[in-house]
Amino acid sequence: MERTLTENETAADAAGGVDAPGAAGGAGAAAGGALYRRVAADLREAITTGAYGETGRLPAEGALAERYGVSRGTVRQALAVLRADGLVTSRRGTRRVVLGNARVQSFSELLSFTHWARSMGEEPGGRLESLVRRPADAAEREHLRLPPGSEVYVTLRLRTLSGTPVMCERTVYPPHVGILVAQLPPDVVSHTEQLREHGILFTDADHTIDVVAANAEDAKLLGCRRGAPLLRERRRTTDPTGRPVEWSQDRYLPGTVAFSVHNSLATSALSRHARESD
Amino acid sequence: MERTLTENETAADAAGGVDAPGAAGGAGAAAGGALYRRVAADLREAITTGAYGETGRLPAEGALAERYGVSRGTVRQALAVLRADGLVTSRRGTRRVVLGNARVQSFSELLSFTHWARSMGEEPGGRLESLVRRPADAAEREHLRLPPGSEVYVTLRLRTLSGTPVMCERTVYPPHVGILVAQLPPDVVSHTEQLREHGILFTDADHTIDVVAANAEDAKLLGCRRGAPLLRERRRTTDPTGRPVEWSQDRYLPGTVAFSVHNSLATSALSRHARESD
DNA sequence: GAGTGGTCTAGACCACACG
DNA sequence: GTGTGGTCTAGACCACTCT
Repeated sequence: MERTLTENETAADAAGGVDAPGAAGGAGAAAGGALYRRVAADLREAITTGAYGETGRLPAEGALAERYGVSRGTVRQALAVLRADGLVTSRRGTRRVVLGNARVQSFSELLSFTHWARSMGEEPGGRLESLVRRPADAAEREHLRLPPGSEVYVTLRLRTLSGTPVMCERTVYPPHVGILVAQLPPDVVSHTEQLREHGILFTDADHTIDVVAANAEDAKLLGCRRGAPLLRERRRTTDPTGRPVEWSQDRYLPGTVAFSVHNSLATSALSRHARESD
Repeated sequence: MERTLTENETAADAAGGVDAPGAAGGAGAAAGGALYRRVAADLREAITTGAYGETGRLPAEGALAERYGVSRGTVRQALAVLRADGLVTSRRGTRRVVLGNARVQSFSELLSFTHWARSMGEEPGGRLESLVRRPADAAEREHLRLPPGSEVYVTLRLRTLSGTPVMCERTVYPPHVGILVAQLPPDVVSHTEQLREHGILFTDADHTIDVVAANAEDAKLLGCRRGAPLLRERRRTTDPTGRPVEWSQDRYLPGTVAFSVHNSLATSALSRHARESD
């Protein structure tokens, strides 16, 4: 039973018509990107739609390979994606089992407050409180891998959802990014989007999550008391080259957000630390 | 230039002598597990030791394949592990680049307070405050995938590091696990370890991290004021079958822990949510 | 013993980065 | 243009689960 992958889709999950792998061997990709991504997208939809039940078993790899008209290796590549997302299990000897309806966010929704807000149907807002250029301190040089004597651009922004303040964001940019940020109009909603259009790409990020007490500035901006608890997310983002492009610290009012992570024996991107490594 | 993988190692990172893939084709594994894991472990050490510099480039896949006497596919499998850990980049057209010294924790260190404490050289402590068996409420049945009318076992434990209280842990177990927990001596340090010896395996986990205010019970146990902020981690863990084995809620005193996550365009296990999904 | 996923090999072509 | 990683194929054997 051959199955044709459906057309269309937003972006990374795109799918293009597939009839046969064409002249074999080749990339096979035509419209929607890699073949395995289209297979993964199709399976993801089938799973979240409940086609295999809440805790059902998937067809065998061989069966899927035949259904989609691809090799077993390609099917495995597709399934690896779903497994990393925590959607299915995988163990030797038995069919894969549906784990849950993991709602995974795209990378850009994670990095961009604006994308995130819009994906929830909320109206994102932002006000630039300050932007300064100054010499980087030791910690900043460390995080951004800058040589001694480097300067950085530092922004402070208040972020709102539908008008309500929820987070304040302090971001340190290396010179080659900061110079672009400094040229943006002060009322730009999404810095991330603008930077992307200027060729600054975000591909990897390290996040650290903990609790801190609001300082005087936080309190003033967010409208809470000094010393009130805030959920803090610190993040270092790098471009495809591995060069740091951002070192940011976000402080959320309690009750406005929660962070979710999935991991498994095979894939563990999460860790727990004792003290502040600042 | 052929390179022999070094012997031994703790467990999952183990390495065994390799001369040639033996009769080819086969699993090739003899002592330390899969071939690609041994290659990954060797490369991991080389990288964290600084053999390629802080931001250096790795040899090409083909070169590594020759060095280790394996196929390119196996090398790629090894590199995929390192990439998921955030240790190296990977983009078409150029060599991989060292990203950072990501200190990744093993899965068990993440799930077990005891393992975690010991890996830091601290002395873990635990006191069982209560253990009750009662009918599961709707939320608990949902998380543990239990049918109506099921019972659950609920534990409350205070956790200490070197004698200092840092966290209180409320765990809900499904019947088949709870019945084992109930039989453990009240002074057992690690429930996780004991359960593993009884054949209960942990392979997948979903974590949600946010901030909550201490209730009366938290305050009494942790020695803080009522309403004081706590870092909360909720976690649903499943076994290889996909069956939930634990639904836990840990509340940490501020300043005692931080959680770190790595993600990338290719691998995103992290997400950010608006409200409590409880 | 049959079925299924895990691992490994060998070869191929393509897309992209960089000189 | 050359080198590099990304994708795909085809075939093989092994380890494990389950009946």
